[in-house]
Amino acid sequence: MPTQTFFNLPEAKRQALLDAAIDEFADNSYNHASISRIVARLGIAKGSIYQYFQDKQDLYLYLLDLVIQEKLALLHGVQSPDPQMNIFAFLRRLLRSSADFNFTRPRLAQVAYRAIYDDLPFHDETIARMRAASATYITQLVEQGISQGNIAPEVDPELAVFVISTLSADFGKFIFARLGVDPRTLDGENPLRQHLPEIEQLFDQLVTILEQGLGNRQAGATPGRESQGATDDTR
Amino acid sequence: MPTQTFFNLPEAKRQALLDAAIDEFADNSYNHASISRIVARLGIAKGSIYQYFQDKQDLYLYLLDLVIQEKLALLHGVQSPDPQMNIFAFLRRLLRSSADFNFTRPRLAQVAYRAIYDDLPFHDETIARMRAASATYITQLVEQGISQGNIAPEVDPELAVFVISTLSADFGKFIFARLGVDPRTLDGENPLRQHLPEIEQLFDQLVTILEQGLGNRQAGATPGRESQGATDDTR
DNA sequence: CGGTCATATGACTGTGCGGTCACATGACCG
DNA sequence: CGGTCATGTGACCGCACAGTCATATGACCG
Repeated sequence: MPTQTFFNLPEAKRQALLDAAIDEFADNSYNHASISRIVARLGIAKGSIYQYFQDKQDLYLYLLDLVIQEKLALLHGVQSPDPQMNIFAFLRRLLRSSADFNFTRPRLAQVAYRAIYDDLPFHDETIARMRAASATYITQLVEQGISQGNIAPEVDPELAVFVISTLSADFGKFIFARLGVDPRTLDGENPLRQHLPEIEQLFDQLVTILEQGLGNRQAGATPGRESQGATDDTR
Repeated sequence: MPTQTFFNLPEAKRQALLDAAIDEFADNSYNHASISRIVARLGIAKGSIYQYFQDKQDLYLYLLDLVIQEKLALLHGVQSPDPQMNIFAFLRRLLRSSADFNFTRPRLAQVAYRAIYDDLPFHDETIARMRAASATYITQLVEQGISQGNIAPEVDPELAVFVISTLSADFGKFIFARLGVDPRTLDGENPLRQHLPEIEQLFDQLVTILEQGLGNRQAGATPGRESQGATDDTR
């Protein structure tokens, strides 16, 4: 937990510190990220950081909390208007929101990405929770999909969760690579609004692939490819 | 490149050194892996390592070459008996071989895994090649699948490559997690032969999902789920 | 003004690292 | 034997790091 001193800081300075820290932890693994560099970039004394945070881990975990809070707020904003809605349509919305996060907060998203794949000296402490949170979220979705008949009953549920979460997690990276955009270039305002149609199309295709691959063909609840991209009322 | 001295070493010592190095680079990221620890574990002097390798990077890249060679040898061993074979049947064989590598050489596989996801100080030098090699391999497969009509023509080829390679790359991890096995526990002989039937079944399911998701339904070249797992003559 | 107190400072400590090098060892040879 | 040469050694160097602490600052107050 940050100290009271940190919260007493003038807004601008506190934000500058967070931005610098996010940049550092986005560009470097936890072990390689350097407090010395952060304070050098900010032009403040090393000791100051230790007025605000107990240690490096304290600072890092605070940043990670920011990420989790922002992401959860985002996901909870994606409400299914109809609880009976085909889960693939719902998934399409989730993926779109998730990708929005990558576009609007690419540096924060990078910190989150590292949190999952870096080997932190305290990996089990909070990180596993991130994966778990995301996994349970999708697990619920899959269970709902099975009980509603959207997902083929012969598909192993854990395998379905694996397929969906793995593809969801890496899809953002794929989009960046596909568009030839470097995530470290853009922050906030970005030049990829022009690509939105292409991105939308890729989204629809991915969800269609998932729907085809995992969906229940017998139930008739899952339209085939012939209605591709036209099943989501948000279009 | 290792020095001549390294190759002059007695077989046992050379292998012990490689094993220790593989363990170190499997357990730690490149930056965190420590030459000092390697020599301590081996009970040799630090200077000795520098008789064999120019520096840490030289040692690491040599290990990586070992991984790539072993993996490529493995993949080239998977020959399609029939070049017209449904690419999903072929893919099933590739995945199975790939997973075998994870089981028989888990430490080496872990080094390879880290090579892809770690942020190395020389990331572009050789690492991108690993991804690229794997990607072009799958790209060829996808192109073949499209031209043979196994893959639906309306699917974006790059997206298909993304889906296949992402799932392939992480499937090994999923298997370990699913079975509750810690990759760092086993080496060589392992206690998961007993799970082989379950693993086989998951393989078949994954390939079926891919086939359903990406396959061409019009051409009739891609049997549906009703023939699940029975299309591969290796069964 | 002097006094106080939250805040800021940066020289300093201890630690571990990659890499070096002057020297030791010992197998082999004439 | 002495000499040679490939190989082995570990104290040592420079460096970067996280974290400490005695000291400095300056806003505010009576």
